[in-house]
Amino acid sequence: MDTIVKTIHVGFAKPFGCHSCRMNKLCIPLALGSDELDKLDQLNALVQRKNPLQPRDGVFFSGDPFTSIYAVRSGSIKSFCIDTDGREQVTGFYLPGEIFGWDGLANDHYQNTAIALETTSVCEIPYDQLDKLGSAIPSIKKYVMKLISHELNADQRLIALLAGKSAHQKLASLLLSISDRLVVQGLSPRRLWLPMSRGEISNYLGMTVETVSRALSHFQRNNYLHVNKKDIEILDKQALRSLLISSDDTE
Amino acid sequence: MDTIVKTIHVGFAKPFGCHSCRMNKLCIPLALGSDELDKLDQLNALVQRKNPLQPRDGVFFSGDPFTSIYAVRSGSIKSFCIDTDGREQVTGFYLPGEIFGWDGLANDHYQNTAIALETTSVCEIPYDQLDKLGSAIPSIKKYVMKLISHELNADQRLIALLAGKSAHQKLASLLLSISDRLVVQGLSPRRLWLPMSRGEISNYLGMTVETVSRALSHFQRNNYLHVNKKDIEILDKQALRSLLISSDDTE
DNA sequence: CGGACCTTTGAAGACATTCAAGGCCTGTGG
DNA sequence: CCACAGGCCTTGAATGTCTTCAAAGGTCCG
Repeated sequence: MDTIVKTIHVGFAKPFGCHSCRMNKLCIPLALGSDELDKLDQLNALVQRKNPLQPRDGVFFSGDPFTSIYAVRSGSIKSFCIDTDGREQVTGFYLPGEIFGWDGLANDHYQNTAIALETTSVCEIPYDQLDKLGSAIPSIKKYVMKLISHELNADQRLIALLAGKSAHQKLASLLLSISDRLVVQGLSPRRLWLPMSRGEISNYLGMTVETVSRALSHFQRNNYLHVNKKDIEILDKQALRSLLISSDDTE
Repeated sequence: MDTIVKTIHVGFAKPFGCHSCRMNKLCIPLALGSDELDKLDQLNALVQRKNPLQPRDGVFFSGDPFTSIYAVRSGSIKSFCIDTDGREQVTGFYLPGEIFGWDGLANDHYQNTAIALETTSVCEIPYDQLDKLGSAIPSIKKYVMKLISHELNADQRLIALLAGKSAHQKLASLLLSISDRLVVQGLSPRRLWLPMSRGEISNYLGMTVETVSRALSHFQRNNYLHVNKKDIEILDKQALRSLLISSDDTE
């Protein structure tokens, strides 16, 4: 049987620094037999484009029944949960092509809340239908498993970052991660626009707003970056990278 | 069709403080039609008991091809990965009844290394067979998805802990988590024996050995705990809990 | 223009780390 | 059996990083 490679436009990439775990295509690559191609069209039919979201609009809220996963088409999403003590904890930023919403699978209710950081459009992919389709098409099933598992790996990378790295290292890691993810979108890895506030960055990285601000200033003084509010230009990517591989944090 | 609830002895619980996400049974509960019961026997047949592991023995190593997930029968397992800078990062501790090894799913290779902390026996569950069985029995498939998703939620709880909590809070959280997980095993929630070293605890929680030691001493001085090396007795669980819900960290 | 919010910067302070030393336990070899 | 070496754990003191507190500048939007 001859196989045909077809792609559909549900993007995919990983939140946070997933050099090893991210698939390097924006679309879902599937090797399908001809008998499966019609099934694939069903998958395309699954994907529901939603109305554009305004900044601070929610996609789903903590406690909502789990129905779907979502893919960012344009804009950006942040997901966060409320801690035992009522504190908000940002758990992820999602850029175009990335998928979020898996956290609801465990309890049939979303644990996180997902909101738009800017004007954003997302695709909704109803999980029960995706699941059904996965049963019919093994390659889709396998792909879904990989998507979840990638999220797992991304979380573990974040854990390693939070547990073992300094403020400078954390911030450098986030910037490099975003840079890499822009490349996946076909954009420049040097110029980036941060859709999230300093406060959201600091929360995500387990530090304070002031420390984030100071770290950015520090990087700018050392000509690692050019910072203009949310516009960042990476001037010396190698310097940022070297922060991560050694504990050498010298000026 | 009448359904029969049957359980098999692959334990299950969550690493780390999963009050909300952990199923409160040690076994896999499945509601099955009579036609599915024979399939269930196949699942039982899947589970391969392995020879006991000695302390420091590995179950799998980072880079090994992903073949199976594992359940702890007795003893305990730690999993860790090597960071970009060569630093070891502990990503989880697994007690009897808990399942580990999902991280290999994404890349068909394990990202973490899993080793025994003490004399330990584990069950091996070949993933391809589990997957096949999941295709035949929807309830098993659903359960597998939930297992992975639970791991995801557990990681996110750890992220919140690492990002937002003080040393005392982190340690209290770990102790309470272990206590809760002992209850699942039918053991006392007050007396616990830590299978891991202070160094492994500190690495997991993103702090230094000295800080862990000082925090334990502090808890003992305040009669929250009685500490005797790896033997811990929880004297005032409420005090530990209250550390987590407020930032009140007073003597 | 005014106000709210976000960001930056400074200075003081706190918490955790680092450096250092000693104690305890275990296993090994004399 | 005792001595000794090597881990692991604890404790103290000094240092440092990050936080907290405080204030001012900037931007956006009514």
